[in-house]
Amino acid sequence: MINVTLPDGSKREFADGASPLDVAESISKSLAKKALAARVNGELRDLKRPLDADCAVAIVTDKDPDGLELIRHDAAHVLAQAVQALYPDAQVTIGPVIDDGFYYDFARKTPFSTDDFDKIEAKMKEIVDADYPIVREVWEKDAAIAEFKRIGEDYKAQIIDDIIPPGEAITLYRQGDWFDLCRGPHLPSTGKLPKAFKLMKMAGAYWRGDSKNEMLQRMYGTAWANEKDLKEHLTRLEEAEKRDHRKLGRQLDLFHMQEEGRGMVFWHEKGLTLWRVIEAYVRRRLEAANYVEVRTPQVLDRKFWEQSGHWEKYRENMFVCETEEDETLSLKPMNCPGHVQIFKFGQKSYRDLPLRMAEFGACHRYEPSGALHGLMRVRAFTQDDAHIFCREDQIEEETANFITLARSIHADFGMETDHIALATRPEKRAGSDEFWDKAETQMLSAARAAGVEPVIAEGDGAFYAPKLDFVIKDAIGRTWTCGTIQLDYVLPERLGAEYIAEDGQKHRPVMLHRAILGSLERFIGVLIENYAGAFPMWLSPVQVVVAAISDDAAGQYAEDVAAELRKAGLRVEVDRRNETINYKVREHSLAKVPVIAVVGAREAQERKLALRRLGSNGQQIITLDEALVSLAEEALPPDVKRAR
RNA sequence: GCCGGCAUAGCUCAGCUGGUAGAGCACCUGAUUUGUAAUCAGGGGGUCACGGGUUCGAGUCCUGUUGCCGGCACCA
Repeated sequence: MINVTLPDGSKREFADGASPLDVAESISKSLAKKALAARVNGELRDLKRPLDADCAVAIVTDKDPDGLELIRHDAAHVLAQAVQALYPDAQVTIGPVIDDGFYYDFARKTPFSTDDFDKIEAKMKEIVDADYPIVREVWEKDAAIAEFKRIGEDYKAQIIDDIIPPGEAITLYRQGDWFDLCRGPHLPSTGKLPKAFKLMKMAGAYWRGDSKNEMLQRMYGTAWANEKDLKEHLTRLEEAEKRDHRKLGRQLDLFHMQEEGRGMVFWHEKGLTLWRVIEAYVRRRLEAANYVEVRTPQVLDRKFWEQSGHWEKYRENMFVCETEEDETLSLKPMNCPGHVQIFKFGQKSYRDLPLRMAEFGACHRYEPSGALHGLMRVRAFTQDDAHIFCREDQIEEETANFITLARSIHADFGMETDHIALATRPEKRAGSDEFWDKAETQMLSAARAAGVEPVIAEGDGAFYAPKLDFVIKDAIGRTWTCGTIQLDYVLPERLGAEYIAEDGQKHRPVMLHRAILGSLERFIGVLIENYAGAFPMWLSPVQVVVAAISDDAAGQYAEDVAAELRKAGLRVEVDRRNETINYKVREHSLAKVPVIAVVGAREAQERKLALRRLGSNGQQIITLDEALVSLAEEALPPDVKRAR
């Protein structure tokens, strides 16, 4: 007999060999029908896999996050089965679950096209209708390799060979005449897979994520518990597309890019206004946090980059030019070496530390063409860079303070950090294990001191030290690093930075590289998508449009109002065009101007404004004097507002 | 950089199996002077990304290049 404890704490007895399905059936027929898998002592297992001892059992249905993951995982298997049924020359490789869906990588000479999707989806539905039982089988490693080789699945054979320790058994899952290597668990049969799936896109992907390997064809799909969830997801994607910063950048006349300057941005007046507001805000915050601001040369001699080590490692990513006098120069790809030169100028004492040196530094990197992406990844960008020169015992406090500052700034922009990643020692690295142990511990405890629990990004650190990255999501869920802090012992050494300590001797400072926005470009890109272009008042390039109902009756008054508002510090435009007020309201609403001040004969008469807020269709009639005070207050940057 | 897709007016897009370009918006001109999301009429505007080829004839077919889009790899 097996004693089973259910999630509500009740216990039931079952005969030996009973499975979670029997447990579900004993509870109710409908639960058994809805059951997809089970958690046995916390471990996710197949519904029909017999229980081996007394245990706790929780039935998993499609209401569970676990259930959804099973659905997606099975959808990947059904996809692979369908593809191989239709295209026997395609080999299977891997097919994991991802956010909102799954993908499967196939190896096949002929490219797949999205035109094949209808056919494949239809086949998938056939497989669901056929309701093949999904059966778990345990195989010897060598037998499994032989079997996959026999049927021509070289990639699978290689996976088993590489990842399974010798002698260990593996599991295969069989559905109909098709089977795949899989840890499981799976649904009890293909009929349990809801038909709420859809193939989304084709893409190339390197075998095992290594660009030295051949490229496979990746098919992305999405899968949900029901048709309604699928539809909602597709609607969400459509909505997200409207927030795309590249689209809004054009619509709102913020910036543009063109062929002759790949990865370079032409900032239009409105975009630059946004830029300057952001820059001014960050500058105030840095000043308040005791940073000093500097500016270093844009182009420097090759020798300088050789000394810093960049020439050797990143030559192919640098913009290099030659002069008539046979000098080789490079546009700076980063600001750090320049800052070290300022640090080295004259003598520094321990009393000068920590020295926080900031620069809105324009950097150029020749990024691989395929990496370019709107404002998010460009070749010319401006970092809100700073380097903190400090003693080793100041690292933790400086890091913690930085995290607090960065979080406060992100919060002022209404940005939600997806997570903070602690990137740890990479395979190729400088420094001893003791160094890395210490450095990683320092970063971690600094993060915790600032009230943050970082997500560990194994092996993602720079070669010289670990780093903490602030990761933010864009409209469609892609993640971007906005903000970082990196520990560096190497550059001060290479470039010979030193200070005089209390003992009168020369010592090497530690350098903390840090950025809060990352780059102005990327940050603005993320900002546009976060707000869908409808910026809060303080960021909005145009804060108020004064729209005259008729030029004869209120044109001059509109100009007067605008002049007053500008005097109060607001960014204002006047619209006296010979158009209906409906037309003007529509146009400025589409331009996402936060406040439209409508003025007609009545307002001109009474020195009033009819204010209309973006997103509401009511109006608020107030006197010009009241408006001057309240709008000016409303337009204050958050830090200035707090200081009042 | 790699795999796949796409490229027509300022923008969004139509243009079937090849027969020498079209709409809406925007722009310009005129009329209208307007009360909270599109006033009416008229007009101008395109080497169909660029180069080569097939053809009597190419926006349409083939090919090369460039750029963009979606991923992968990269991101000091």
